[in-house]
Amino acid sequence: MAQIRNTPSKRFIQQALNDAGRALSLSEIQEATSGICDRVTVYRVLERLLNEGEVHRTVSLDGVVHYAKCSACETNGHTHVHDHHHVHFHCESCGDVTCLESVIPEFKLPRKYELHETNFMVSGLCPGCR
Amino acid sequence: MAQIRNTPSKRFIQQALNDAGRALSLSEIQEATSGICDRVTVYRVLERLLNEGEVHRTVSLDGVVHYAKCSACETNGHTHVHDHHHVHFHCESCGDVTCLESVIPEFKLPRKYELHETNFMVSGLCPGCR
DNA sequence: TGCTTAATGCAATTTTGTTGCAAATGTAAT
DNA sequence: ATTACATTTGCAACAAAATTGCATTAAGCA
Ligand SMILES: [Mn+2]
Ligand SMILES: [Mn+2]
Ligand SMILES: [Zn+2]
Ligand SMILES: [Zn+2]
Repeated sequence: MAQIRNTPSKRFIQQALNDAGRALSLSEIQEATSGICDRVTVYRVLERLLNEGEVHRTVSLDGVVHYAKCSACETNGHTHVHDHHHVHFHCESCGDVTCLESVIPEFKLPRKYELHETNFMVSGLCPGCR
Repeated sequence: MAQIRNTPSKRFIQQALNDAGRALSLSEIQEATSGICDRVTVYRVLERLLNEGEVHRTVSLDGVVHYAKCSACETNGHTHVHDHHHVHFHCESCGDVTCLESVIPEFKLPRKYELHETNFMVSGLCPGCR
């Protein structure tokens, strides 16, 4: 299987996601890395981080893709399957997307549906903007 | 206020969404309408249908935008605010996106978050593909 | 210190979405 | 039926976002 390498671009992006404490939009990441690495590299690094289970992706209703380090990952050393069934909140005012790790919706799929992943995105006003 | 017109393009797209009985991706709609109307018109018609409350939009985790006629709308004559808090199922095998109208997740946001819209997308295997 | 192969940069290309404007057409009034 | 008028459309141009190929670089290991 493919070996995983630790490169400056990867470190930088991971750091940014760590520091942010919220989900960053692709364009935010592009901006943050401008001068650091190429635009294409950002796409590729994020793709890799997804596969490695370091980050997860969530899409807001307006179609903007966000990436976040799932805080639940911090405890374990990874390459395990982890679920991201928590809610993501998209503030319509400030635009911030936050992982609400503790908010796990309850629902029941009809018989014979097999659940793998979820993307729960809710939008409205965050505490700061209300 | 602006008057609403019933045009062939609009009728066609609405019909397609009706007949499908599931959410159609933008590209599916583009294909279906190829020869019928221009690419730009599709964007504009869908935009209008959204505003008129005839359809709703949902985005799958892979970022693909889908449009669906919400079956709950059929009873009423519209221009009411309606919520689409139901779950959408995205089959990883056949790619179909379906509105699960009856599946409304239960969850509780932390204090001071104000909820407006939701986009609940879950993926896995649909009954047909399991 | 080399060797292997993953990762990067860069240019080119493709895909996706937007805008401006003239022409066409749906609808309601005459 | 004809007219009037705002809405809708097509088309071309533009802009933005994402993907691909390939030569070059460099991470990690022996
Ligand atoms: Mn995680
Ligand atoms: Mn509806
Ligand atoms: Zn906010
Ligand atoms: Zn299926």
